[in-house]
Amino acid sequence: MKIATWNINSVRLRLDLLLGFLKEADIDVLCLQETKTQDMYFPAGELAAAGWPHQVFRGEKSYNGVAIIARRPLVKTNHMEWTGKSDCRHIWAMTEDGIGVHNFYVPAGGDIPDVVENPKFAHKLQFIDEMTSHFQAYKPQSEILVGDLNIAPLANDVWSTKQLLKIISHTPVETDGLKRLIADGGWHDAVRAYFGDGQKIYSWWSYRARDWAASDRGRRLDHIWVSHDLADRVVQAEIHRDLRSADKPSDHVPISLTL
DNA sequence: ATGGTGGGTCACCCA
Repeated sequence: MKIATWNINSVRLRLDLLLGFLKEADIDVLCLQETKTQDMYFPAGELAAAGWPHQVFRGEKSYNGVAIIARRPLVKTNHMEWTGKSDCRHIWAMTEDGIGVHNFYVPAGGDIPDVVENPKFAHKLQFIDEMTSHFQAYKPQSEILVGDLNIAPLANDVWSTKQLLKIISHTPVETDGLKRLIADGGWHDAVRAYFGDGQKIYSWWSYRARDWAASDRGRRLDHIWVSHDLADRVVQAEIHRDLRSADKPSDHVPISLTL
């Protein structure tokens, strides 16, 4: 099974890019974030016609939105509400092989890394805390967790640890929180483990760079984790960096894991 | 220290 995650930043605007990626990368299960559309406008028919007829999605107008699309049946589905909000930041489905897939879109957290001054940052930290409590209580087995977690936890997940220490996505309270979620939540950071600790890995480059590829000031905000029982089934991981060079790209690229 | 770009919807929100 090849599973991928991608913050697509509008599924309707980038439908052709999405279809091209699914075929080119030969994806079985794709998790999307920031679909930015209500369910009635989700391009279900086009994706089904292309070969991915099994779909679950939760969208809202303008913001957020998550989806799981698959070649093979999704036999169960569910979602949870986090931090008391009904925004569309989580969806879960089980494949016919009995593998559960959690797809998360963690709040970005705004610009000021202070929970008093910035309620968006407080929301983000609370979201991570709730995820940690949840997975501590329900130790994952035969589960995969993917998504745009909006945190780059390790030094080699950012272009400069020093210059990003006070930048939301790489502040110590966030990176400590995400590491704790991995360790205490029962997860294995499969993509980082595949590439090893020594090399930079990014999945996001800002739209605001003059030349994103030349400056290469990226961050690894998107993640694929597996429960420990699946760790030794990992065959390959890929960062689909070429998608950042597409016409009208998302600022995130897909990452994928083959089990 | 600042402002830089992009998406959605319709004057701003969000990333």
